[in-house]
Amino acid sequence: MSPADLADAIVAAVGRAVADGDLDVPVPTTVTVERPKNPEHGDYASPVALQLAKAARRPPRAVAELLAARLTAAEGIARVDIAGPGFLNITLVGAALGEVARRVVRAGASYGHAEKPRDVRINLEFVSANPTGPVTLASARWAAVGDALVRILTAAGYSVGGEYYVNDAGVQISRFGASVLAAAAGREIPAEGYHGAYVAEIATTVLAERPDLLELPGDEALAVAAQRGLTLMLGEIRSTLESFGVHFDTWASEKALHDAGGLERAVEDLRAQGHVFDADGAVWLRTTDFGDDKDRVLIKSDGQGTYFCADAAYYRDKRGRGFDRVIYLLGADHHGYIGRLRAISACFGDDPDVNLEVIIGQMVTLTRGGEPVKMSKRAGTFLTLHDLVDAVGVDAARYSLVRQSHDSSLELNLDLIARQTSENPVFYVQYAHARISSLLRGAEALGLTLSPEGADVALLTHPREGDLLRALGEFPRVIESAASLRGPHRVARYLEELAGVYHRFYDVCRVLPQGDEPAGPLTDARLLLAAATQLVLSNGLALLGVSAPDRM
RNA sequence: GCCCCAGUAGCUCAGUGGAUAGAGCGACCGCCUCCUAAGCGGUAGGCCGUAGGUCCGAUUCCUACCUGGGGCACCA
Repeated sequence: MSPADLADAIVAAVGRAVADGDLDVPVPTTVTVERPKNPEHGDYASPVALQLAKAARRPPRAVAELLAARLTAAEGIARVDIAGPGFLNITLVGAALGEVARRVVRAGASYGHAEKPRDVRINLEFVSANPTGPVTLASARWAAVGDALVRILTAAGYSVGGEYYVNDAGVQISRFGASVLAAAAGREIPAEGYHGAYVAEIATTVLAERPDLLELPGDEALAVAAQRGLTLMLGEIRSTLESFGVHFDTWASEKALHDAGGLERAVEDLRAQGHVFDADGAVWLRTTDFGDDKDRVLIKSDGQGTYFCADAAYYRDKRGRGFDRVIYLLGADHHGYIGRLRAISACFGDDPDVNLEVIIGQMVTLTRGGEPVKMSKRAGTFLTLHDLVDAVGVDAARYSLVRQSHDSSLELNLDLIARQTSENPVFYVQYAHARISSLLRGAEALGLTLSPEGADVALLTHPREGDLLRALGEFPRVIESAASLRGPHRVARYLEELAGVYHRFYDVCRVLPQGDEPAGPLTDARLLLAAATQLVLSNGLALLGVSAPDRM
């Protein structure tokens, strides 16, 4: 019996109490089922009686009595105690709890995932770093978080498209081109340009491709430097992200949006919606009608579309591709975008609360030797994603970037990262998985085969076995909450807990027979439990894009 | 000035209104003739920033304030 099954049973008990005329409340569609910290509080607990007491105009304990009597009769429930102000403390019959292990193994890689798809198409845009330099550490966080979110939302039943917006038009690209050209010519990089060592490398490659670069007319040389430099840089970004295990379904080009007339069409649409006005020679969008602090310029007085205009066109483009909900994962330095993005959504006639969502993630800071490290892309003083992966590997990098809530700023200690010791919790989780793999190899060597159907799960009565079964039963709810709250770190924290529960089980519950002992029914049951744990660890790590090693 | 995020153990951080607030790391004491000790057990360590409020119940929700970080362009 899973927590969800139990919640259904409680709802049914409320329904019967109401039908019997003992309780006068609206029957809730869902109720809270908790896993108590204190083992004396049963396998599961519910404060439902406390929550219904007010509506029922009865003391909580009286409501609890009514429900307990009906719940006790439900299949799989051994005992229901009323405790404290009116908590229902529920103890399952051993077999009902043990069934979780069988259920996990039967479901395999799909355990924890939503059983039916949801009819919502989500577009999640993340990273979208300017292609004027390598992927920085700040972007690396959004790469890890965004990619995990795509996987988690998908597991939760949504149809999700991950997207990277390439800002390949505009002033920054010109500056980048000028920097590349200057480096190629051996001139000093302009003050407004990009100063990282990578610019020289790009310049060398461009020069090798186009030995005539420096002989070209100024404008043409600049265009070639910008275009080729951008292509090379973007290629590097893509391969870095790819090797980081981060996948994008769509690479959207701002330039392509411009070239296809997307901006003009967006302005037309907005004008048709009645939110566009002309002033001071520029074309404006009246975003203040929808809560923005000030109206925004769409077309500058020089005839150029603004970046804001491109944003509007891009939003329109995403919606036009059939996405119901357009999510932006942005760094805190883009917090000011929320108002204008909501206004854009509203100006197109959408509901910003339904069709749009902006997730703001806090910054990444670095410390080295206890001192904060300043990073600037233009100055070329930053740690890249590539550097980080070189130092600690993909697994540790992804895990450390994703295990913290995006709401709090992330402090990475470079000394610690460089050390690559087991101080990272990812090893703790991976080790539990490897340990189980080893155990299962041992079982195989003894000629034991896993029998999900034959195992007698009622034998799993040890307290540590109960802990493990309840932890396994949580996984679907963890995915659900990680998806709905957009918090991939919840999966990581859960895996750490599950690994801990397994290690404690393993410490006191012998699985394989010792010496000449024969394997018994308990061996089968525990092997099933171990295999179920391995599956959940593996499924969970997969959601984070972290490998589940069979050996360490 | 206005807006957003954070403030919880020595450090880094979990905790979507529930019972005695947790984890990792760090400190100290133990546990491998036995399925992986990258593990386990134990000890120490907390006015959950402050003050009010709502509630049967607040670390969680509301208000004000304090501290730290970020943001408020016809820039990209």
